Formats: sequence, structure tokens, C-alpha cells
Amino acid sequence: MLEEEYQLDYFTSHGLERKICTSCGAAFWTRDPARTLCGDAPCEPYSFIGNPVFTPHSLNEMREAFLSFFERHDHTRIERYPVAARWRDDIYLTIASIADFQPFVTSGEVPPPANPLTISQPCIRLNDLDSVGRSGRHLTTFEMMAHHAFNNPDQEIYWKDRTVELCDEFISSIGGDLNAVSYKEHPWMGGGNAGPSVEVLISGLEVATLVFMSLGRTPTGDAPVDLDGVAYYPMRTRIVDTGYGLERFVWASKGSPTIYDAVFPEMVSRLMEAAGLSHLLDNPEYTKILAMNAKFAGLMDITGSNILTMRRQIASQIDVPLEKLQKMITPVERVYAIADHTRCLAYMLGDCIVPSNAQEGYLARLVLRRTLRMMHELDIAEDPADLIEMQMRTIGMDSFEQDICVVREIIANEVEKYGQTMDRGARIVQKMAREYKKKSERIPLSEMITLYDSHGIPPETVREVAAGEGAMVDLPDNFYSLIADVHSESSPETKDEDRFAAFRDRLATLPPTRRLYYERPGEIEFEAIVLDYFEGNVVLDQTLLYPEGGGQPSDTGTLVTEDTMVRIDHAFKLGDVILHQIKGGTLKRGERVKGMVDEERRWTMMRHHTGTHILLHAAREILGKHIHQAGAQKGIESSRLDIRHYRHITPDELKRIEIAANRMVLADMPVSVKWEERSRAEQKYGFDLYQGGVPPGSEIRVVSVCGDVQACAGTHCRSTGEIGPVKIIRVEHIQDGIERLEFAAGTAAIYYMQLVEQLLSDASAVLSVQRENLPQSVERFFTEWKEQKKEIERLQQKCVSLEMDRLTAEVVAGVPVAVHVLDATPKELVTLATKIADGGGIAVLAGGEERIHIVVSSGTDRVDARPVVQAICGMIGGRGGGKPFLAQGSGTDRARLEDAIEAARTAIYSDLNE
RNA sequence: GGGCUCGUAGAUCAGGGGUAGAUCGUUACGUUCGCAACGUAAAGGCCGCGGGUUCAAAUCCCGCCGAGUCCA
Repeated sequence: MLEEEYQLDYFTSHGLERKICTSCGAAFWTRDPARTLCGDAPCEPYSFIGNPVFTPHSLNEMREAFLSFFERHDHTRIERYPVAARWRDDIYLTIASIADFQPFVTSGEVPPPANPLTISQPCIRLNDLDSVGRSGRHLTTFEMMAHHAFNNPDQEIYWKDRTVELCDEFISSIGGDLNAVSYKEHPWMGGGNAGPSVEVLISGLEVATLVFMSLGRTPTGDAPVDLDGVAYYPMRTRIVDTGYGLERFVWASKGSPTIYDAVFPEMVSRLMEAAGLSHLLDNPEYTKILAMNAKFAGLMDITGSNILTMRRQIASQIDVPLEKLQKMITPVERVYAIADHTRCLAYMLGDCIVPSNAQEGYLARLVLRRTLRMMHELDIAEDPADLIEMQMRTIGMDSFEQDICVVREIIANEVEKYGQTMDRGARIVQKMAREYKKKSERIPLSEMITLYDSHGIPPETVREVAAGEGAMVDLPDNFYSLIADVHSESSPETKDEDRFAAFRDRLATLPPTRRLYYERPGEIEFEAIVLDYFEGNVVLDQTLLYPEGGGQPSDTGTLVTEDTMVRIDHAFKLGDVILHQIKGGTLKRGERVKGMVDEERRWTMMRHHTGTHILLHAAREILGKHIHQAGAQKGIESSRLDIRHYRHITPDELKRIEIAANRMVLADMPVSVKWEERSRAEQKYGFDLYQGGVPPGSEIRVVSVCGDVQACAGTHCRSTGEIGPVKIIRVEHIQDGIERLEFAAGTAAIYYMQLVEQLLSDASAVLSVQRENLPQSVERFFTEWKEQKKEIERLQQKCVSLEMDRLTAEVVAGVPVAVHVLDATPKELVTLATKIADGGGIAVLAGGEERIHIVVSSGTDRVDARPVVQAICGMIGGRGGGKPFLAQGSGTDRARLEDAIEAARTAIYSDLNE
């Protein structure tokens, strides 16, 4: 990034000068003429520990100080967004305050809720999970305090100078010494955007970053800037994107050894108490070590083996053996990590994330399981639900949507599941350990990876359990990165090809298609003019056909001109233009057409769409407030709605949901559809608006049905009565935390019910019983079938013993040899033959109707049953095999059976006589 | 969304082309005043479902259903 980007009037007029750090060579601005270091890690160590640089503030005080400061300076305060980034499909968790406004506000498509604005946004980042608790400064959850200004050609709010000025003033307002502050030049790039940025450093700690987002990858017509070989173009919307780390400000205001002591002191002492470590807090040696730890950690990148390097340095500094240091510090680190993780979970669960084995739910489970593991290691007897509830209460219950009872239930579920996984894991490891101990080998790495990857057993647990069985394990230090390697090997990125790339320019010149399906819902005929036609795709000036979107498939229909008629198979949107895929003819530009929508299909779609809203609302009524849509797809015969829920929906709940939905239908409530200004709608209805994703645009289409309000682009019935019957077809558990409801509405529901009735009639006809008696009859038949199967087995046994008495055997060389053709099943033959062999004899038995089964058994080493069977079967046109003492096979050529058996007899005799 | 592991008796699991097994639990009998413990015996299986390969499939292959787990 160019140097002149940082030549601010504010800097020069306020006595700051540009210097080059003697340690890292980076440029920075400072008021202190004596300063030679940029003030960033690793150039400079922390100097605020034990020596606060701001007046002491608690978390709430600091947040309020920040927000009200910016309010006083003409910013509008905005409520926080949920930590689950439901308005985005590219990330699961809110990772920065700017994430709230991506992608539509930052792209300029949607105006910001206020401009300029200030917010304190809780963010969750799990990238440095391993360092949390250990480094003294890493957190999974932090609040990014921010002020944002969105500048565009029509409206300039403020840019760099004002931003730095506000930063200075805020720091002063909380008692910071501006002479200690340095602004480090730090070009920023991320997520396809870039711009100059400065890091705000004080006493070795980076407390804020001021980013001036002004470049993007999308060409804008202006001359590009080259950054590391990539072309970036000046953006139309230039954004002031600041991030002030709330927790870091609080830490620096308290000067405590670690950020954890500053941020959640009550939780830390509660956990220390529960872990029996509270006495350590008064031990000056400990506080000293922890402070050293944080200080050193600030100087380096804490990942993997670096931790060990850091430990060594600290150990030598304070003259304590490494082992002793590890033993002293590990439990405290875990306490810190638990304090952090429980706060993370408070936000996750409070913001309605449901733990699962996929997507953001997995991240919640990951954090929860880590917490449980560490609690177990510290032998903390507290209920994790209590800890998380305490965190939620500290933050404030009103800031969470989820009910605390549900949160507690979810945690209880997860604790239970985790226990089961660990029990199962222990058994698997024990078995494996015994196996390898027998071979006196270590459990190899490959097994360790499988155990973790497929069974969720952490290697530390494997080592522990294996040790209990006296087995060793092969566990390298970089285990987790090896796991990462295993995963990274297999994932070739598949990119969707843009089929319409060639036509984009052509389409860009066309006006937006007028959407008659919104203006005149319920109508089926329209007139239009062909604006363009290419390769089977027609663009009209207006259309009644709903294009595919929002989980609703497109309408189908026909277009008629004076001399031709074509079918429309599919309609879809490309930007603001709607394309119709046609077949059966071609159209010319400028032609007048009459269009017709396939009415039955459209009605089914509308019924299913409004039905989806009703069903979601009904599920919410029955199952709880946490019910969110996780996906939905409308269809002709049925539609489906995926909802987030933390356990299986019971048949009883399902019935109640179905009744509730149908009651809403019977109430025949009007469905209201109106366009509303986005920010106002968000404030009025909250983010529950976005059940089916976030639509673009400054205005959104708000659909309300029976108190359920959603941003939705689909076509809807005018009143709930038009939906007709709503029938839930099945509930499916598609993954942990997500239940799929499949249902049909209107005529589709009737067709389904008819289908089920048919199944019942067919089934009862087979049994010749009344439909009402079907369950009992089926049960009776099944029981009888099992009993008769038993009876047959008993009878077969009897037959076998009867046959045994009848079977004659010729004694050859002291061995009884029985050769017979019987009327018996293969199983009986086997049982018989086995009995003979058990008595030291040899049996050659044949039986069966269509296919002749041959069983040969041998109770002596002198005869191998296999070649005998192979010879016989070969002769009768079949094959066979088995074990030396029992072999079987079959064939079909009954005419040669006699000869084959005689040949076998001869062969056996000669074997025995050898 | 992708990868991996697993579905066998009520429970936990073995067997991995050729007669479905073990342990615990259950029931009955024996021992006992009774219980526990012990002994003896029995009951209990669509080997997840559907296709395929094979003379033969619980076992191999494919699809589906279900459970678990890791990663993004």
C-alpha cells in the first residue's frame, strides 16, 4: 500500500511524526520523539501488566463508555447482531462487527441501518482454540466495539482523519495517555476487499484496528491498484471499519496478569474454588508466573510447539524446572479456558445455536465437549449448565432469544451424549490396547487417528485408558496437525461454471423484468413482448411466471403468438432479468405473446409455500422459541421443511403440530404481503425475519401469516383457508439438531391420504381382514410366523434324528461311511452329516428337489471333504467347496447323480484303504 | 456440505463366504428359613432394509435407512 495513504493532516497537525521501527522495519506514527519501536508484538513487551494505562473499567462500563462516546459524536447506537450469522451463507459465526453488514450493505446494495453507527458486536473465533487459556490474551469470544461510516459518492460521512481523531479522543476520555499510543501502518486485505489500515498500540498491546476499506476485486471502471500481484479496484462505497477490542481495553484498564482475570473475575474465582485451586490466587509466585506467561505470550505466535518453547523460556527466566512449571500452570490454564468457553457457549446457545454434528452446531458441540473434558480433568463437580447460566446472567438474559430452560435441557442432552461417547470410546480403546499389548506393540499412529477421527476419542484419553491396560501409544506432538493433513488431502474444489457468462453483458442491457406474479397474484394469463431470445431462453418485458428461488421451484406454462405455441419448462432469475426456458419452437425479438401459467401447479406451490410458513409457526408453538428454519424445498407432491431442534420430535408432538397448523388454516386468516424498508423491518420483527436466507435490496418483501413474519419472495395464498388440508407425511432426522418435516397441502394432501388409504386396503385385502383389524392381524401373523419357524426347526431336528436311525453305514478300514440320497433340506443334510462326522464317520448326502444339494462331512483326517464335493458337483453341473471336515455344494443334473455318488464312494474307499 | 467408523440375542460385543456365538441380563429348577452367591438348564435372532455376485452371503459389491465421529 502506498505511503501517502497514511500522510494524514490530522497526524501532522497534532504533532505526530512518522518513524520506522528499529526492530521490524514497519512505519508508525507517534507523538513521542524518543520512541524507536512500533509498539507491537514482538518488538515490544507488555508494560501495562501491574501498571494500568486506562482508568479501571469493568466490561459493562467500558462498553458503555465507548458506545456513549460515539453517540455523543453523532453516531447511532445499533443493537448487537446474533453470534450465529444467519444472514450469511459463507460463515457460520459472526467474526467481526463488519460481518453484520456484509454482503449487501458493504456492496452498497442496501443502505446501512444508520450512518455513521456504533455497535459492540460479540464475535466468536475458534481459530486459536488451543491458545485460549494458555496465552493470557486469547479468547474464543470477544466484543468488537466499532464505529462504521459508509461513504459513497452521494454522501460523504467521514474518512481517515476524523476516524483517527475520534480514536484519540476516545482513548483520552478513558484516561489513556496519547503520548504512549502509536499508530502502525498496516495494509489490510481480507474477503476480497483491501485498504489502508492502522493498528492502535499502547504499552505493547494492540487495542484497536482502524481499517479504511476502499478497494475491491470487482472491476468498477476505475484504474486498478496492484496488491501482491492481484488487481484491486476503487470501491464506490468506502467504509470506515474499526474494531476496538472491548476485553483488551478492560484488561489494559486493570493491568491484571491475564485478560481472563480482567474480563470474568467472578467465574475465574468460582472455578478456582471448584477445582480446589483457590489458595493459589494468594500465592505471589503464581501471579508472577502468570504475568510472565502473558508477557512472553504477547511476544510470540502461540501455536502448537511454540507453547513449549515459550514454557522453556519462562522456566529459565524464573528459575523453575520446566516440568514443575507445567504442572503448576496447566490447571490454571484450564480454569481460564473453561471460563472463556462457558461464555462462548452462553452466546452460542443463547443465540439459538443447537449443537449438532454439522455446521455451526458442530462448533457449539466442539466447544462444549472441550469444556466437559477440561472440567473432568480438573475434577470440577459443578453442573456445566449452572456455569453457562451464570455467564448468560452476567451478560444479561434479555440479550438472548433462547429460553434458559431450553439451554439447560440442551446442555443436559449433550452431557449425556458425551458420556456415552466416552464410555463407548473407553471400551474400544481397552479392546485395542489388549490386542496390541498381546503383540507387545505400541498402538500405532494410524489407529490413533482412526480413534479420534471416527470415534471422537482424543489421543490423551487413549493414552490414559491404554495405560490402564498396560499398553503404550504412539503419539507424536503434532498429532492434530497430522489430522488436518489427512483431511486436507481429499477435497478437490468443484467450481460451478457460469453457463450464462457469455450472455451477462447482453442481459445487462435489458431492463428488469416486471414481476406480474407479485402485482396480480392468483391470475394466470398475461400479455408480454419478447425483449430477447437466445438458445431457447426468452426474456419478456413482464411475466406472471414465478422464477425458481427461495426453495420454491419455478412455474411452468405456455407462450402463444399468432403463429406458434411454446412450452415454458423453467423460469429463473439472472440479476433482475427473468429468463424462460422454452421448447417446441422459437421466438423473435419484438414479438407479442400471450402467456399462461399452469394453474394447478401454481396453486400447489402457493399452498405449499404458505403451508410452510404455517407449519413453521405451528412447530414453534409446540416445540419452543428456538425453532428456526434450516432449509426448505417446495415440490408438487410434497414439500419439506427442515427445522433446528435438539431432540427427536415425538409422534405426539407431530400430531399436535399438525393440528395446530390445520387450526390456522380453519381460522382462514388473511395473508399479508407488503414491501418494507429493510432496516425498519429488521427493527420491528428482528432477525427471525430471515428464516429462508437473506434477500438483497433496500426493501424487503414481508409476508405475515397468523403472526409469523418472514422476509419471503415466494407466491402465497391470499388467506390461510386457501391452503386446504395440511398433512404431515413424515418426520426425518437428517442430522443431529435438524429435523425434516415432509408435508403436503391442498389437493396434494388429499392425494397422499388416498395413497395411504390404498396401502391400507391392499394390505388388509391380502390378509382378508377389516382395515381396523390390520394391526392385530399383522401382529398375530408375525407371531405365528415366528412360532411356526420354531416349530419347523423342531420338526427338522426330529426328522434328522429319525433319519439318523435309518441311515446305514458301511465300515471301511474302521470308518463308518454313509452314502445316501435323501428327501431333506440342505440344513437337515448338514446337521445329519455333522452328526456322523462327530461320531468319527464319513457322510456323503444328497437331497433337494429342483437343485440337488450335496453335503460331505468327514470325521477323519484321512479324507478331505472338499475334493469329494467338488468331484460330485462337477459331474452334476455345479460347484462346491467348504472345509476339510464339512463341505457342500449343488448341481442340477439329476441323471448323473447316481454315477457321481458312486464315483465318490469309490474315491473315499480307496483313500481309506491306502 | 465432505470424509471416516459402526448396525448380529433385552444390553455389551465376537465371528468377516460353508452348522449363528460369547459375556451380562431374563426365566425355571437345585442349594437356602429367606436373600446374596453358586450350580444346572431353558427361553430369547427377518445378522438394519432392498438389490447384485456366488453352488452357497450375517460375511463380498451397490443402493437405501439408522447411529456415531471428525473436518469446513
